[in-house]
Amino acid sequence: MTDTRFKSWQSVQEEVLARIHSRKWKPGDFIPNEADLAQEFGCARATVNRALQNLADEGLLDRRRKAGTRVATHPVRKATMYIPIIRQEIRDRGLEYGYELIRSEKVMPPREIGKSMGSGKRIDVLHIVCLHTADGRPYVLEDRWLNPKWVSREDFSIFSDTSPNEWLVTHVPFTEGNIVFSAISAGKTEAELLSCKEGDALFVIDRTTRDKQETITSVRLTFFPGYRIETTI
Amino acid sequence: MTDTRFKSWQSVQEEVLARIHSRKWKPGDFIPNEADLAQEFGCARATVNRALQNLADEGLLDRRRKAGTRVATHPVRKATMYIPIIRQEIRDRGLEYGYELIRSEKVMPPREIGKSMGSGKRIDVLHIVCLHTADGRPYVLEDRWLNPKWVSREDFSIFSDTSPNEWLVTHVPFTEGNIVFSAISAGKTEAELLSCKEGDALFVIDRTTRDKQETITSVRLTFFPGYRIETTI
DNA sequence: GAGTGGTCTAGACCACTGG
DNA sequence: CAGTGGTCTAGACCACTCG
Repeated sequence: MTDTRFKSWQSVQEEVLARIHSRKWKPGDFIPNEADLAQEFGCARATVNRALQNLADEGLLDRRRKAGTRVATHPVRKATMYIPIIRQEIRDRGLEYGYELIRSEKVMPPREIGKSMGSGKRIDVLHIVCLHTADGRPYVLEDRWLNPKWVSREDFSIFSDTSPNEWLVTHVPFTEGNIVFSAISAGKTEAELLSCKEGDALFVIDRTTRDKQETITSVRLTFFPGYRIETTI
Repeated sequence: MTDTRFKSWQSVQEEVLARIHSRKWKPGDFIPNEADLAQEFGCARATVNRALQNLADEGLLDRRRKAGTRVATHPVRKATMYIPIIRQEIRDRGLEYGYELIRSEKVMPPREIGKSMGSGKRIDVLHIVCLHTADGRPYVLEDRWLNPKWVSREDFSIFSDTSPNEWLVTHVPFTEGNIVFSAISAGKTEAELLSCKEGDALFVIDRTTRDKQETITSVRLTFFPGYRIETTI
C-alpha cells in the first residue's frame, strides 16, 4: 500500500481533500491516524501532520489527541476576510484615489469611546473625519478617534493631506483589537458626505485598536451604497 | 547570547511579538534570519520557522526567500470571521431557536443563478425560503437555490421541518465557494418576513457553494436590523 | 493506562529570488 | 551565484484525553 507519489505536505493535503470530496471519508468519519497515513503515503509522519494540521486550521478536520482525527461536520465555519487597505483597494479597481480631510478637532468624545482612552477619566480626544474618494466620487467615510497619548500636537496637523491610516502604520505599535461588520441606514450626515440618499443601506466596519486595555484608536468606515466585501472559501 | 528560555515555537512567537510591539523591530524592518534567531534562542531552526511562518500567516510578517523576513507595514490585512451556524449562534445567545418553512418550490431561477446550475441550459431549480427565529422573533431569512442534481424528490420534502443547512452538511461533499457581505435596504418582502420597516438597513451574507464550476447551492441570508458580526484580531 | 496528536531536534536538500 | 526561507526525515519525547 505504500505509495511514493506523496512527497510534499501539499500533495498529502490534496489527497486527503480528494477523499473528503469523493465522500470516501464523510463528515463525522474518523480517518486513519498519522502514523498509518504516513506509511500509506510513504512519507514521514511530520509531513502528514503538517497537511492535516493545515486542514484543521481551515476547519475541514477536527483533531483531538487520543480521540483521533475526523472530518468536520460543519465545513465552512470560518472565512478569512481581507480587510481593505483603502488606497490600495481603490487603485486595484483601476480608479484614482483621493483624500479629503473634513474635520479635525480635539473634543470630548462620546462616553463609550472616551472611557477606554483616558484611563477612566474623560479627556479631550483627537477626532478626525475624512473621505476617501475613487475617481472623485465618495468611496468611504472615515470617522476616527485617536488617543492623544499616541499623537503629538505636531503630528496632528499632518492629517490635512495624509490619511490617518498611513500615519498609524509607522507610528503606532502592533496591537490587538476587534472588528465589527454591520449595516446602517444613511443619516443626514452620511447622505451628504457620501452623496447618497438618506435611508440608503450602508456597509460599515468598526475597528478598535488597543494596547493592553487602553484604546489607541477607534474608527468607523462607512462605505458608499452598494459596497460589498468578498472572500473565497 | 544563546538563551534557553525559548523551547516552544509559541514562546518564540511571543518573543518576536514582544519585539514588534516594543518597536525594537519596526514595520518595514528586516529581522535576523532563521538560523541566527535559532542560535540566539537556543532552539532548532525548524522551531523558529514554525513561529515565523505562523506570524506570516497572520499577516504580521512578510517573508521572502533570499530577501529575508520583515515586519509587515500593514499589520491588519486579514481577519478570520466565524461564519454563524445559525441554530448554534442563536442558542449561544441563550435564545430559543425556531425554524419556519415559508416557501418550497421547483421553478426557473433568476438567470444569474440558473446559468451555473444547468450546465449551460436553464432548468427548474429547487427554491427554499425559510426563516430562523430566536425566541420567536425573526432572526435571519434564508433564501436558497439548490441544484436538483444534488437533491432527490424525496429529500426535498424534508425541509418542512429541517433547515436546508443541516441537510446539506451530511449530503453534499465539501467544496469551494465564495462569500459576499453587503448591506441592503429592506424591501416589502423583507420587511414583512423580518417584521421590520421598509427601508431598514439589513446585513446580508451571500454564499455560493460549487463543485468544479457547477453551483450546488446558492444562499442569501438576510439578518434582522441591528445584526452585527464581530471578530478579534 | 494507552493511543493519538503536538512538538522538538539535527541535519539535509531544495526552491526561489535578489544582486 | 549565493543567501534565505521552505520542506522533508527519522527519531524522540511530551501532553492530552478517552475509556
